[in-house]
Amino acid sequence: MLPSSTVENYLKAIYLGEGYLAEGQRLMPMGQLAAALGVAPGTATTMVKALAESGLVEYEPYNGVRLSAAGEKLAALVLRRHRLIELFLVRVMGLGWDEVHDEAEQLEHHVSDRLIERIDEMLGRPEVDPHGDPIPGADGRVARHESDTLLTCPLGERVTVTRVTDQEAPFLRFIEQHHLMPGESIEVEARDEVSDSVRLKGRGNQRMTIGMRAASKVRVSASDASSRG
Amino acid sequence: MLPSSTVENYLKAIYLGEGYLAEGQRLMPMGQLAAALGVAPGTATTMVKALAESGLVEYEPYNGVRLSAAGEKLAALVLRRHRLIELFLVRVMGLGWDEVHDEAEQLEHHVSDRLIERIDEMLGRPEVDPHGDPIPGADGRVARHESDTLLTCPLGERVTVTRVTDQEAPFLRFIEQHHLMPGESIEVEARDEVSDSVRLKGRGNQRMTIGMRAASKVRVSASDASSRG
DNA sequence: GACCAAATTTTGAATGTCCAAAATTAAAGC
DNA sequence: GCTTTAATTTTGGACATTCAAAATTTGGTC
Ligand SMILES: [Mn+2]
Ligand SMILES: [Mn+2]
Ligand SMILES: [Mn+2]
Ligand SMILES: [Mn+2]
Repeated sequence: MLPSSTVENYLKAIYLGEGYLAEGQRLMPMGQLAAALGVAPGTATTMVKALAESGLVEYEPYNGVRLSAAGEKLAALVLRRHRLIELFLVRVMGLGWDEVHDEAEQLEHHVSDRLIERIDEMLGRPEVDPHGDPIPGADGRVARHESDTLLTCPLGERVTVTRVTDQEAPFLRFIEQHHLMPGESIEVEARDEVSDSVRLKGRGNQRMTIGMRAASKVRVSASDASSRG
Repeated sequence: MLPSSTVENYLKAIYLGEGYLAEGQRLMPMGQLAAALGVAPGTATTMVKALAESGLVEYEPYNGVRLSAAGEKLAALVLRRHRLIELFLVRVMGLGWDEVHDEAEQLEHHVSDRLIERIDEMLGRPEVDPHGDPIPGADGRVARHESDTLLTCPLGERVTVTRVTDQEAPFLRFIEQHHLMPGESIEVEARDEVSDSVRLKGRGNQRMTIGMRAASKVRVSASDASSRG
């Protein structure tokens, strides 16, 4: 029995449920899962019990849910399809990076392995999608490397945007318009808790100030002198 | 309520149910519909009653089913997506014409209008798919022109293959290997009822003999002297 | 230790899709 | 006109997914 779209969406939501890093101890609360999927809490409970039956998750009543090894692999493969499709839509089909997420959300469940392999090949085995999110390999493995956000990176140093962790179209358009897309080199000049804002020096030393909530969604890494001029 | 994949498949099956040409009188028998969709007869009956409820088909118990105007338009749009996707997979993704049907069978239900428009544009508003099947317009209209098959075309005259009306991969591979794909110029030398076979002169005047059943699946039109050298 | 609020689970029910097997109808032959 | 047969519909039930509302559990708070 191959998994339905619904099952794939549940697994993906659990996989993406916050950090979920190293230690396999963290449980995703049912309420958070239900919210992520836009279903009633009771629906999530019923579904998760079924997923536990089929060995895709471990479920601790009143506590939360966690992916099993099998579930994690499946989730990673769905994510792989999602991100390859996004990149394909941007690079080959010429769609905007702000309009590919919804399309990929559907297609991720319906493209064959054959076609995904072809897409992967055509794109040159890419490692990240248009938003900088890493693309899991065909084996389900992901290269997770730590990175700062605009809230945590050092002040006064050039950094390179690596990832934008919010798929909302208006936010993505904002990022694009202000030249904060992955690959751009920028610098955090100052942060101010009181005004809840971060001041940036962007492309062409253009100054801009954004809120901390927005700043937390832009990930960066130290601008290695060797990369870019 | 946008139609489910199931509904779209039912409408498409009825649309494709044999000739279905001009006069809107023909009804598709329920048994044939059930067989086309691979479901039990009772399932088709139940479903068709629901489709009649929503005004997509007209249903005459014990007699059969026919598309309403609304149903026909919807079916044509599904077919449009199907055929554009097939052509896209062949031309852009480099898949074989024998392996795109199944993929399109899924994707036809899940690509957005936006993406289909982009595909149509990228392909230069094509009129036929890789098998020579006409692609309905965005308004649902199809250019239906009459054509012969290898069983009905004149003997001893050059004709051009326009269409292959069987999606089975082995058959398509046979056609490809024998250079009988759409665009090829060939000639029917003889037909023999007793041996149930048709003798052809193909590319490079290569002779071959195929069965009448197979011959009926290859459509041709008179080789206009102006087309091809 | 009783009590409250929030999170979670349970219950009862709906929808869409499907099947197998029984019942019915239509068509054809005699 | 009856009978046989093939096609079709009905019946009863399954499964996946969903919801709203009621019941329960949990983690604090006094
Ligand atoms: Mn999805
Ligand atoms: Mn992405
Ligand atoms: Mn289909
Ligand atoms: Mn085709």
